[in-house]
Amino acid sequence: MGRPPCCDKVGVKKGPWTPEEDIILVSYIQEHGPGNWRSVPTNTGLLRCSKSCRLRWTNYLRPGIKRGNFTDQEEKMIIHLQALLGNRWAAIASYLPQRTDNDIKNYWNTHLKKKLNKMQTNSSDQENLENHHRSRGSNSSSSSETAMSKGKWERRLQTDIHTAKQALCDALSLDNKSVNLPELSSSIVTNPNSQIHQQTVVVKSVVPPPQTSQSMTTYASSAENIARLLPNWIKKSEKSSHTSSESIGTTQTQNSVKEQFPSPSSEGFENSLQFGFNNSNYSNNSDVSQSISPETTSLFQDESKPKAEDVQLPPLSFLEKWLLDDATAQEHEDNLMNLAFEGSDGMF
DNA sequence: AATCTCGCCAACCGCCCCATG
DNA sequence: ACATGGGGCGGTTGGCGAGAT
Repeated sequence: MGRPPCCDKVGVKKGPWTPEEDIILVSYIQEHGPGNWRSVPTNTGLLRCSKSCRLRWTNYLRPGIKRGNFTDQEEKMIIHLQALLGNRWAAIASYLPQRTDNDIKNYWNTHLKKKLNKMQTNSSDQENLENHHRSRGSNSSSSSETAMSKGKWERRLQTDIHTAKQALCDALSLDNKSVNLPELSSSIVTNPNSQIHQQTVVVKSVVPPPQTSQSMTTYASSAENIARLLPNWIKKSEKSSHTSSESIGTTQTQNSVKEQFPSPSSEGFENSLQFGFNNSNYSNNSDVSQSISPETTSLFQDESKPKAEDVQLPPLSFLEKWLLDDATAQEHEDNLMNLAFEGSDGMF
């Protein structure tokens, strides 16, 4: 006997969200905070299932979401973290707090996978070529081929291990520069058995947001998310107030609004909104949230992200031990590592 | 100009985990 | 210990826009 759907299929709206729905949802969450999704449709009158509301919030309306092109560093981090964690997008996303797991997943599927495939094809082509030359030159028997392939397999295995290690190292070092990975590096150094609470506290102390002008321009407050939304909604309404119920593509909505309001601060507009977000509305009674600055709070608290960190803790503590134990040995292997990484470096 | 193809991405689906009674 | 339900996660899909023909 399967589980019943999370909500009645009858009368539940599907498809793209309209700005009106977004506003209803956001203002509800503003008032009550995210969570208890099941009650959202009933309390707001939205004809959406609770899951849909949650997804809409976490993937689009949630404060602090960065949209648009991925930077090289983000790309590298994703590749490395994917090598480490596999397709655990939520875990990967927890190291890129401004990106949603859905975004990362999409980016991986549409861009990075192809990129890596291409890379792999190129390298295997080259390998085949080399093998061809070798076999011609040495009149190779099947046994020698087997021996060679075994050696190659071992090398590859070793390379994979090195790659994973290097990925973690790279991720850590990347983070120190500009990406929000401090919780990992800090916890590794100071807190081998880090718990989520401790990690989050570290986040608080290091993350204080955006270091670069770029990240300043991409930081989005919750109000700004709505600010992005509203102008177009208004514009749209002006254009076709009679067709206000039409479902419009939100991607286009946001893009066009972004062009209209390139500055993240759109403060004038925000101020003119009646959606003045009070971050305290997002506060729950957790210690962590109370100790975090408002900006950080708006970014991390009460949402799914921290839980994702929880998920990845075991592998990280394992990896950290691995790293630390092997730190010295690694030095001697760096040359080998570099060889293994030359291929991937060329990609960037 | 019209049609076709492809890529992107928001959203959905179904499974799983975990909290609660 | 078990059943149930809510929420989270990853895979997949469908619609739309852009570029190619």
